[in-house]
Amino acid sequence: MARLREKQKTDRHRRIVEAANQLFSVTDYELVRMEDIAEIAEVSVGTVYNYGNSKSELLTDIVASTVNSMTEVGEELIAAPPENVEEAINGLLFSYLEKCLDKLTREMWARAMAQSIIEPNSASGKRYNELDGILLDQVCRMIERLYELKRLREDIVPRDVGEMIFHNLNNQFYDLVRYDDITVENYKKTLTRQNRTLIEAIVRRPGNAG
Amino acid sequence: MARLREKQKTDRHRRIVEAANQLFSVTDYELVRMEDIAEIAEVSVGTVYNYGNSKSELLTDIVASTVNSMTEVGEELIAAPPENVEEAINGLLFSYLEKCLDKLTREMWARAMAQSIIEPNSASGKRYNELDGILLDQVCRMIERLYELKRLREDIVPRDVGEMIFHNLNNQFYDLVRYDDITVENYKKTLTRQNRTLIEAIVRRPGNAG
DNA sequence: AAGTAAATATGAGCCAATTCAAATTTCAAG
DNA sequence: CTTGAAATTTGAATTGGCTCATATTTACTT
Repeated sequence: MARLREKQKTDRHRRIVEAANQLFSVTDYELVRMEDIAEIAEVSVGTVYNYGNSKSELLTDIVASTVNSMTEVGEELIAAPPENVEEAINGLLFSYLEKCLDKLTREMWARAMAQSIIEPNSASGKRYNELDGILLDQVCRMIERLYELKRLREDIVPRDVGEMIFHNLNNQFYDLVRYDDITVENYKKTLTRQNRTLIEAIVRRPGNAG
Repeated sequence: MARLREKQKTDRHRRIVEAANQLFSVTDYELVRMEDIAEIAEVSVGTVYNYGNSKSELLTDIVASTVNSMTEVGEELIAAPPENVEEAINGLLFSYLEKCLDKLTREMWARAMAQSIIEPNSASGKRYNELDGILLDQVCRMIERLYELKRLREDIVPRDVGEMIFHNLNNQFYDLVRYDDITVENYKKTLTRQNRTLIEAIVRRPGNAG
């Protein structure tokens, strides 16, 4: 059997990621030592480095692997968007927010975001940015869908609107992960307010040019 | 004279900041050692820490002190905005871009941004975020000005539009500082494209509801 | 000028991330 | 069952950010 080595490898990797995830979830990033992760994972420090390139990449990998689950609800919404345009768009954005703090702390998000700015070309940096691109794409597809359904003015460019809305979301997200006193609910309200003017302006209606 | 101590203090501080700035400008952040900064500034490592709390704060302080000069042109534009709404808004945003890489490298920006995410409550984190707020405010004031000048539809909320435009700018800025192959010119084109739909939608014109 | 306290500078030492040469384990051929 | 090479693990050593007890300098009083 050519599998023992492979099995151990998978097993060790899983233990390392779980140990790291566990520690990052309950302790400040700075206070988590690679030695602690190694100890809980029952490997040596060197082995931790064999599986993840650095402490920050280890964290970013954990965050990136969580983001995948954030797009599921979105696909359903795009497939059958609510009648009301505002509800359709905000509903999609809210679906992200409702998931984001489930399995990751604000600090974990903040560190991963910071890492992707500092090292955009590292393996995990690229991965994080890819996921960012997937979310952007999903938002754009929602707008395009609404456009195809003739709910929006014809003289707009759906992709541009999508980028604007996503970037605004993203920017507000930086605040959410930075400040403990901002609740997800507050955040939803702010987003709703900010999006309203844009949405009003692009919705197809009798008085408009579209 | 009760001034010798004070003078030395000012002088040392200036030397430290200059040394750091000089090194950060030509060398990767990671490769700049506090010892190097101390040596060039002709003080000991401990003294560097007496004036700036950490390596990252030292950098963020340098970045923050540069941002101040980015708002000057903006004030003139707000005072006398171009006839064309698109030119007025984009012109303001471009004025930031034209200054931003003059005195700071992309990496310095990236590090400062990352730092403000990781430690929003540190002295320099707060300072950076304040400056961010000043730019946001300036963009909003431009939109409000255009609104007052009756150039925009009456049924919009200027502040919300300003936030959206600024956040989009900000988000694109993250890309600019991350990727060396994005030129300021490319960046302007992307911004122009993204803003166009929103601006078209909010400009007051015969066909619109405003 | 001498004495003293407050402010400031110093750098050896601490700590944790990261590396890498040596030790260990796996695996397949003989 | 051996054996040796390849893959993997190990932890001692390296590195650089940062701290803090000590030394030095300044400013003021007598």
